[in-house]
Amino acid sequence: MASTAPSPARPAAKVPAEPCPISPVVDLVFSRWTTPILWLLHEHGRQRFVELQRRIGTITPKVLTQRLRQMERDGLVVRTYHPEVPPRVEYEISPLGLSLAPLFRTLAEWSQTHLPEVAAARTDYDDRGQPMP
Amino acid sequence: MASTAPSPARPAAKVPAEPCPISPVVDLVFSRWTTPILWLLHEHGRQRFVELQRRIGTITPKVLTQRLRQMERDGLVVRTYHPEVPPRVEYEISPLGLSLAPLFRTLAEWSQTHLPEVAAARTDYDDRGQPMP
DNA sequence: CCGTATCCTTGCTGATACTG
DNA sequence: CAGTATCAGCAAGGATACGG
Repeated sequence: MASTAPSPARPAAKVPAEPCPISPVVDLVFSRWTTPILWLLHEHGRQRFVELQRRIGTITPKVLTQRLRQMERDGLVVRTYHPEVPPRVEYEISPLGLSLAPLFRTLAEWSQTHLPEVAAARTDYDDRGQPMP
Repeated sequence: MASTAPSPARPAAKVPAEPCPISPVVDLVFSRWTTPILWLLHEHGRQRFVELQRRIGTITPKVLTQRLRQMERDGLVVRTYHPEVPPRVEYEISPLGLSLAPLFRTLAEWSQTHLPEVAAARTDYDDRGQPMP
């Protein structure tokens, strides 16, 4: 990885060999804002830049552009430019992006099943005080 | 999330409602260093602080401590302190952390299947030049 | 409407040193 | 050994403002 092209995904912090075989996918799919964007595109279908911005609610146009560009380059979304006045640009999920659906479903299922355990573990940990010197 | 306790996982950037139902899990499982740590604990079993540090290779003790503390609080790993001289501390995956295994497997499968498409999409995008004004 | 340009702040990182 | 403390450096993210 880290070819000659402008690939600002994340420098991976120069991991030596491959301590974790899923790191590439994690950087690809779970970078900041990618899951909300993919989710919204999946829920509401093809939509415009401002719709995405408004639905996410807390993202700035700069960052949204960055993320969408990267996701377009990675083949997860498709950008369509309509040369009109005013200009119109629409984004939609690509087939490749759609292939992540089962993964997201697994994630949602785990969430449903085990997130309460996480909450319990947290209160448990907090009640127990310092973890030992 | 973001309760009263010291849980600086990520402030989630104050997302309004719930633009993406899997965001909590993403913050939990795919924060920086968590997947390498979980992977190493899964591969090599229970091990000590320095072993983890050496195997990851590029992490400082400070950050490793931060990450391990948070994962312990979230119930993903278990920390065992042996009061000896020299002191010995061992970390291992908890059952909750182990319940992530199928998720990781799904991730690895997707990686195997679709990562080449990502690479292709990237070269394609880079060859095609500017994305249109 | 769809972005880009500019600044600013945050948080990770890195190096070093120091306890128990 | 297993951390904690401190400080400097950098890059990503956020806020604001402006242009095509």
